[in-house]
Amino acid sequence: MLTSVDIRSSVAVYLQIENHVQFAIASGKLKAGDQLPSVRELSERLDVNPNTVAKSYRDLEVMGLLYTRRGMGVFINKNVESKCREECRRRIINRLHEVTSEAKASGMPKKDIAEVIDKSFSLDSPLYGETPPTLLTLAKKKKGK
Amino acid sequence: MLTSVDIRSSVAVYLQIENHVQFAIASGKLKAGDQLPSVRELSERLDVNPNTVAKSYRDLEVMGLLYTRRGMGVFINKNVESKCREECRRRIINRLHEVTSEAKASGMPKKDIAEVIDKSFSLDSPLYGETPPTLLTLAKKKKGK
DNA sequence: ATTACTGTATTATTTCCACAATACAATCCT
DNA sequence: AGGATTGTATTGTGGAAATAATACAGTAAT
Repeated sequence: MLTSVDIRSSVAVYLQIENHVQFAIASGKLKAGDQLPSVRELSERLDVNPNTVAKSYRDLEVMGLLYTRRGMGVFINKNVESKCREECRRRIINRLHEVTSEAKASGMPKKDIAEVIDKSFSLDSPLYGETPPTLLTLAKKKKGK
Repeated sequence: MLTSVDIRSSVAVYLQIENHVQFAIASGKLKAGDQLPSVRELSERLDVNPNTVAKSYRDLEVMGLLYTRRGMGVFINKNVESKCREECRRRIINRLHEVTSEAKASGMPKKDIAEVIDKSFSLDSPLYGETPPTLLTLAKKKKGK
């Protein structure tokens, strides 16, 4: 449910929010019709300016991932899950490739890389805390559920 | 030898330069006593402002990786190779861990990750071009060599 | 109608990064 | 001494991101 944002990160806050929503859709934690937290609510929760959240929502709407209704809120669009999944997968593969190339260039043996992957993959907690898993407790499931 | 810098990258130019130098030291391409390109020369080569290069050099000096002599240039310090190696390794492992956690959270099977690693590791070119391998043709080896 | 929520828009300010143009200081070479 | 190179310092400009404060505009519940 996106309870925090990394101010010190080099990636802009509004982008962190956008990525987070895309990821939540891709992993099925946000589904068509679900309502996102309001601009004001999320901005308070993240201790971030409302304008910043608004910008993220506006961008995501332009991408076609959600729609907004004045006075009502913002909601996830239909048929965007597979699109987000592909996008997320593409980005992850790119980053994996990037890091691996660097690791290789720095002389790190493949074995070491595999070792890190193994350990990371078997861990429960993402160590960092909040790259992907958040924003969800604030989102409301569709309908009366 | 750092012939280019990625303007569009989200990481600041001065940080790209710093990382580049650290990496070059870590991988043994820059050794104690080697002279780095002058502020002006590198700034021209990268088509970047001299102040930007100066900032990088100043930061690296604060880190203890190099020393500067007015009128002479900037030079790599002694006994910094292992320090840079550890630092680079630590950063790479962090990023590997981060990406792997995300991949896992997004439902990507470990097998797919291993596949990407395999492919990336066997490739010759880093695809991206210039994260690590540069800055070196401009650096002068110590002494008369 | 009123109230309380929604998103939207505007303007001003701040911070960081980078650029630009100089000037200054130390060193080396001849 | 003079010239060319080095790094250093200063001041101003500009853009991007985020803040802050405020106002406006729909929707829903009462």
